[in-house]
Formats: sequence, structure tokens, C-alpha cells
Amino acid sequence: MTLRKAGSPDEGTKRKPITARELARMIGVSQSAVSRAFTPGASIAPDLREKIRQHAAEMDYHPNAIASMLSKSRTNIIGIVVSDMQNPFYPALIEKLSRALQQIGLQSLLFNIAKGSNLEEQLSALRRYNVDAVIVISATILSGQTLLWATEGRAAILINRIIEDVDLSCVACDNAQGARAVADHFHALGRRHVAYVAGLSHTSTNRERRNAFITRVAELGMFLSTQIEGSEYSYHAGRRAAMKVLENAPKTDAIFFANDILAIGGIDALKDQVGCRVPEDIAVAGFDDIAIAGWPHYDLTTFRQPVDEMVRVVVQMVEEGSCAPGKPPIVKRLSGELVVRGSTTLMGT
Amino acid sequence: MTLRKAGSPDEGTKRKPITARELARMIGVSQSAVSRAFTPGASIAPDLREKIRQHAAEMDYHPNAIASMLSKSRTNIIGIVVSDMQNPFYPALIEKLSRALQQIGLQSLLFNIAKGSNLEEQLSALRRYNVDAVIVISATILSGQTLLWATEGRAAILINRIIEDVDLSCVACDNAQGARAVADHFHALGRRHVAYVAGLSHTSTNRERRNAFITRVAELGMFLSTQIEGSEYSYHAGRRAAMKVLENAPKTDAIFFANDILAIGGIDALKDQVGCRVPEDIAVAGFDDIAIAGWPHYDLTTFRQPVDEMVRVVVQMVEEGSCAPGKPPIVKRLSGELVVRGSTTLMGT
DNA sequence: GTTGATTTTGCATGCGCATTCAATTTTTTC
DNA sequence: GAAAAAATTGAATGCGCATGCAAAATCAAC
Repeated sequence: MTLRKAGSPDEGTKRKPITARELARMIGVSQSAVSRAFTPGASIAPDLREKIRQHAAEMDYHPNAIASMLSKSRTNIIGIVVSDMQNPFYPALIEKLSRALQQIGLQSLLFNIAKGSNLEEQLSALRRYNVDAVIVISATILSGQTLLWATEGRAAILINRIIEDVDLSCVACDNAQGARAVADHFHALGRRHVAYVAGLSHTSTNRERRNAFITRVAELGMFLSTQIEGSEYSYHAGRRAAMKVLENAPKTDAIFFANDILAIGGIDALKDQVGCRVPEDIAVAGFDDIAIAGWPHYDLTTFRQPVDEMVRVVVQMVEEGSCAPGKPPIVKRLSGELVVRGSTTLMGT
Repeated sequence: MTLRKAGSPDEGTKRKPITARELARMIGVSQSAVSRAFTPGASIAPDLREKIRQHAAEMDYHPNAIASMLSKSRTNIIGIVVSDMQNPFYPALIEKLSRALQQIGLQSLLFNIAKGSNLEEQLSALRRYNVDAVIVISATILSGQTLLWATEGRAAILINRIIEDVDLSCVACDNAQGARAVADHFHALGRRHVAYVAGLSHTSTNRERRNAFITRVAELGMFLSTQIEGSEYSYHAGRRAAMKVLENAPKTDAIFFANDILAIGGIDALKDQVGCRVPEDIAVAGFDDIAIAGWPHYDLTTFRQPVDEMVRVVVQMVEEGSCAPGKPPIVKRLSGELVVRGSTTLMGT
């Protein structure tokens, strides 16, 4: 790490970085040699490689990644498509994902798909930038067709989203397992009038959680007191939904919120808007296990998504290229675990 | 948006995208013409441009951004250096920032600087990828020298961070203003024994908030009952700090937490660990105004950072290139506003 | 209808590195 | 020690687009 010498004549000028050719000339080797010195596995004598790297360090030479991309037609950039950073689950996921990618030399280019913005323009950047793979974390917004178009010709993986009419690889939590675990837990607690609350109704995530939950509830002989499907996954949507549950079905004694941020809003509303006790009067469970769920004040029972494993699997698929275009799409289902806390039982912490 | 024809002969093959030269040949014009058709302000007849764009759309031609970068030596990529995605303030900021950049055709390459990872390797990517500018959101970790090295030769802007020994542009909230506003507010409420709680002690942000707060507290004739400087900005650090405040100075009747996530942890600990009433026994104020601060349960009085304006200013600086290397660094101080809520007063909501 | 000014177009070249191919050197083998 | 095999090197070319320059075409003015 050579620092710019203060007071050097070109102080303040935008110095153009040194190129491989220039470096080569100075050392007295060919440009190819320099290139090889920085290409793992290239055919070059160990001493020469070492010598070149030495000089390179001295001259502060760094291979130009752009030029490399052009000639290798490989960018080492992964496009990450996101739409919701409000739900803390996503930032946490993105953070882990981008770190894991960095570990193996891949950078993350963020594509923030806003509701208002025009998707096509955003996504066309995805294509023009020639990203090596696309990882879609956005639960919503994009239609299968749009997605297919955007990822055409490159590896693509959806996280926590399944699209029936479109062939794309996918890594997801076993939503049905989670929903059943919650139903079983409610049943074991002696609850009988349970409600289900979702955010967006048309997502595959919601469909899976809802269907599995409702089915299991029926199997166990419990009553589905009511079912709310709002328009978004947010704290305030959770509050509204909780109120609606009480309005629709006052006898409800347990609520399964389709994710934690909803559940947390729900708990607050139940407690401070109607003086309801959680879990005595109503047990509450969520899904995800975001950090807030573990805060003592909420102490939310929730089904924990195996985030670390999801990241691991995704990164592995990217690395192996097993999600490359042309290959048959892979669908990985990972199982999570129910984390029982104080929002459903009194015994815990 | 032309979709791949199902059943076409090359089904499943990685189709190489069409190039400008190929398109040109098909239309019967030169490659330059195609290039110009997609270059705003290039010298080309309007009809030709239209015609080419038409054909391009039909043939699903998209200019290859990588090649463009190489010849223009401009990437349209902005490096965003981040280290903490746990504090919700940052994801929110990143989201807005990346959207604003997208609006003007700039993409965001994420550099996630983890504590454990080796910085140099991460940051060397920053240089190799030739990003047009670097925006540093990381409050911590990087030393001024490292930062200088990483951003050498390109535009750079720090957000909410000032480094004395190094010349870099910076956009920050007026921390002193905020701290004084909180002190004034406490004073107006009749509080006299106030405490200050920070996360990382060595950040410029903390220094500014602390010094201004302490100074104003003295000016107003209040007592600084205690001062805690922890090791991180997190919910649990906030809880610990609150307990420590009570331990050190039981007479404390108001606490200023250097950011919201600390304050929220503090409120929870005060309430459920020692049965303290907020605001009756202790008034609590934070800094940032993250979404959680507005949740009815916390209803946290806080100094709101002008996030939108910060984003606006940063994007403008990037766009105008006023933070380009060689130019004198610009330091922008933006003022925020105190948002008074229930954690300090009973009159509100 | 001309000449000069202006716009439009194509050709050729370069951005910086990766890679193929042939030339050269080194190593191995008998 | 010579021939064959293997490893190493450099020259040359291409990745796909942007752009300077000169040729061609269009327009303006008389």
C-alpha cells in the first residue's frame, strides 16, 4: 500500500494508474507476462511471477478489473435485486450475502427495485452490466416474465420466492414446515381459536405458509378464527391487522403472523391499544427471527429462517455455476427451527 | 422486451448477446452509428438514431456497459462502503442513496467492511473496479490513511464522518446542533441531572455530540450525572448502558443516547429491568429518528437527521464531480430537527 | 447553380488485459 | 550427448464500444 507522496509535483492531479504494458516495459518483460503473473494458474515460471509481483507492488500497479472483464467476459459481479429494506430481515440477509460473496472475490451490485420506478430501465442495467449472476431477494413486485427477461442469459437464483410458471433456481425456507410447527405449538399450548395474518397475499411465501397453517389447524381440530391479508409487510400493517383480528373474531387466542415485523406491530397493538395480555390472552408467533424478535420487550416466538445456510447454499450455487443458464433449475428447501419465547409461553426467560 | 422463443433451436444454450457491430451490419450502417445512437448528445441525424434504436429494440440489442467503461474510462458505478447494517439507520440510508443514484443512471457497488476481514483486500477491489466515486457510510473501522489510500485518485465523500488529518469531502448532520437541542429540551422539561451515553467513543460523531451536549449542559446549569461510552451502537449496548447510568448516578432524570438504537435498548431496560417510568422518572432522547423511534411503544424523542437532504447533497456532489480528486474537499453541514415524542413529555400522542 | 458552412457518416484506432499460437528455453529420457 | 517432451515466453490479436479525423452529404447564402 504505497501512499501518495505529499508534495510530489503532480499533487492534486488525477494520476492515471499504471498499466500492465507500462509495468512490463519497465521490468523488461512482455505484457503477457504481467498478465500471467496476476492470473492464478497461468503458465509462468514461479520466479518470474514473484519478480513481477514485487515490481508491481512497488509501482502500485493493480490490474484493471474493467479491462479484465471485457476480455474474459466475466465480471465477478453479482447483481442483487432488492425491493424492501424496511423489513430488517433483508438488510441482515444482504449483509451476510455480500460478505460471503466478497470472501470468494465477488462484488455485489445493488439493484433497488422501487415500487414507483420503472422496472425495465432498472433491470436493463442488470443486463448491460453483464453481471455473472443475479440473486433476487425481492419478495414482491417482479412478475415471473419480467424476471426471466432480466436474468436472461445469466445465472439466477431467487431467495425465498418460487414462481410456478417460470424456470428459475431458488433457495427457500421450508415455509410449510414452519407454519406447521407454529400450528403444532399453538395446539400444544391449548389454544383453539387461531388467526392467520399475512402481508402481501399473492406471494408464494404467503401462499405456502397460509396453506400449510390452515391445513394443520384443521387437522389438529382447531378453529381458524379469521384470516387477514394486508397490503404490506410492516410494523403498522401488523398493528392494523391485530385490531382487525379482534374485531373479526374476539375469541381468538393465538395469532400467527406471516413474518416478525408484522407480529411485532401486532404485539404492540394488542398490548397498548386494547390492553390485551400476550401470551395469556393471545399467543403470538412470527416468522423469520429477526433481531428485534429477540429483544426482551417483544420476546417473540418465531420460526427461524436458516439465514446462514441459505447464504451458504446460494454462494455455493453461484460459485459452482450450478444455476447457470441452460442448466435445469435447482430448488433447495432448507428447514428452519421454531424458537419458542415469551410471546407464546410464560415459562421462558 | 423480447422474450426468448420457447423451443427455439438453441434452447438452453447461453446465447451471446448481439454486439453493436453485428447490429450495424444488419441495418447497413457503421458500428459508430450504432454507438452514437445510444450516446446522448452524439452527432447523429435524429432519423438515423430513431431507426437504429428501433432495430436495436427488435434485435434485443443492449450496449455492453463493460466495453463502454473501458473506452470511456468511466464506469457509472459508485462504490458504497458500509460496515454496519444492524443499526436500521444505515439500511434506510443506503436504500435512499442507491435509489437516488439509480435515478441518474449510477449503480451502487457494495463494499461491506467487516471487522474481521482484511480491509486492504476489500478496498483494493475498490480501486481495481474503477468506481467513479466512493461514498463511505461506515462510521467506524477505517483509519484516515486507509481511506485515503482506498479512494486515491477518485471522488470520495464521507457521510457523517469527519477526519481531521485527512482531506476528504464530507456531508454530515450538525451533531452539535442536535446535541444542544436535546440539552435545551431537557432543561425546558425541568430536568437537572442528565446523562450522556455513546456507542463508540472514538468516532467524530460521538465527539461532536458529546462535547456540544456537555458544554450546553454546563451552560444551562444542569449536572452531567454520568457519561458512558460503550463499545458499540446496538440495542443491547443501550440496555447495558442504561443500567450503568442508574448504577453510577441514581439521581439521573434524563438520558441522551447518542443514537436511537441505543436509546431504544435503554428505554426497554429502564422499563422492564428496574420498573423505571419513562418519561416520568427519566426522560430519554435519541439521535437519528429511525423508524422504530416512531413506534408507539417507544415513542422516542429524537433529533432527526435530514436523511433525504443528505442523500440529495451527496448525489449532487457526485453528479457535479465537485468532490473529484484534486479539488478542495467540501464539507457540508446539514441541520436536523428535534422530534419531540412521548419519551420526554406526556402531552404528546 | 455555386461556393462555403454545417451536419452527418464511416474508418481506423485505442481502452487494458487475456489468450492463442508459435518460438524459445528447460527438463527428461535413453 | 542428442532427441523428445514439457515448461516458459513473447508477439499478435480480440473483447465491444467511443471517438478523432477525414470523407460525404446536406444545408445556406448569394
